[in-house]
Amino acid sequence: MNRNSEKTKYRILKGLEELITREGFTGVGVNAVAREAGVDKVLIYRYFGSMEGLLRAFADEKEFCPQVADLLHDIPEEAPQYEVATRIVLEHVRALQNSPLAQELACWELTEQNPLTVLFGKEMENGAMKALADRGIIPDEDVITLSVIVLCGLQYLVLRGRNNNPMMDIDYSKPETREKVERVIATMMKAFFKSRGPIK
Amino acid sequence: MNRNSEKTKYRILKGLEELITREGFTGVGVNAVAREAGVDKVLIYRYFGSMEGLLRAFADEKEFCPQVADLLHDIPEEAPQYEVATRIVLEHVRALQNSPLAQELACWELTEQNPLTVLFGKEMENGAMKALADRGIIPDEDVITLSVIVLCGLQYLVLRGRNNNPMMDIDYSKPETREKVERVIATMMKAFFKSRGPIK
DNA sequence: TCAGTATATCACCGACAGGTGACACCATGT
DNA sequence: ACATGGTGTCACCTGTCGGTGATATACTGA
Repeated sequence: MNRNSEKTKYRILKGLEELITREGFTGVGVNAVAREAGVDKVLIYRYFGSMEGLLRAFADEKEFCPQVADLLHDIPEEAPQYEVATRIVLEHVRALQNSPLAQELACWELTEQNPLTVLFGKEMENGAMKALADRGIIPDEDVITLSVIVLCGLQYLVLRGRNNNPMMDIDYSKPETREKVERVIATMMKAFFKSRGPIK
Repeated sequence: MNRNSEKTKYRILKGLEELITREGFTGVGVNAVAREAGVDKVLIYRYFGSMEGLLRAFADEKEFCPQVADLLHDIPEEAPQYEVATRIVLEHVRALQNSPLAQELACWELTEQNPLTVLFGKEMENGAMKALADRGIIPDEDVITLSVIVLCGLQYLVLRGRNNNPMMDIDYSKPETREKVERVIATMMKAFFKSRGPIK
């Protein structure tokens, strides 16, 4: 065919991404990836050793977590912590919502352990914290706990929504619902901070 | 073998449950179920028509959602709403934590649509609301929204924890972590209610 | 030009998947 | 005794899976 190993590797990696995005992780396999990439499957073994190796390579090459910090540029430096925390959570979820690939990986992570899901999980975990650290904020434990719970909750709702399966009519993909949810979370966050002493 | 169709059907259903619980939903298939049940696979087709039919029958027969209402007997009638809401959420999660089958189905639901996952989803959705209705409580929209988000968040943490994959060290299976989480949620719920007017 | 190497193709293997048809068994009622 | 119908067993089909060995094709340097 094209007799260019770099290009072939790229096509394989792209094929994997395409396949996960379109068919979901259950459809991933050596044969399917090779078919999708328009490449003989033996090349997957040659260049990546095995399916595991391919997943590892894919995880290494790809950046799953959005640079949340970039999305917070419009928040003034002196904004109260609860506002920053709220925004980080919401932006994170927004990013997930815009990435079918990330959604699929999040589901995959709940189901199976492999190089890709493990690395994806780690990256997801660190993403939000980095955003905070970049602003010089060291939130206390309770704030982290609450933020993580809310973040996970919204994440779960997004994942459920993929199958038009909204929980209690909370279809996060509908703008008006999202606005309501965001309002509730903002209110709650503020109230939570207030209840723990004067807001800083 | 035992020449008793009812018993055979039961064995097949049990085999399915056993298989999902032990191997996860990715291992489910006609051959695997038949093997697990110690039965010829042709009987699955005879008695349930297809794999889909078997899943449907399984969903119909099984009660996934715990009777949360029963778990609230120790809450006094005059307890404030935020306490009831908090308890319902926590008991719900507790139930999920104690049921590997339910955990697996929750993951399956995020991945695929089939009679079983759809019915499971619906049941899960209604469970918590029924508990509230049984107490004559009609919570307003915002309370529902917040409760669902928190519930989903904890659910997500439980599912992640299955693979020893705690998010931000929030390993919900560790008692001390769970206590902390429950305390944070209780505090938050109370604060949220307070911020919206005098507590009823 | 030609040998050597990197690259790609093809054919094949055993294992297992979902699915079906033919048959053996056994408990009935007649 | 015998036919009937519910029940269980077996063999077999086609397709796909992960994985591998042999071979063809194109590029490269001497």
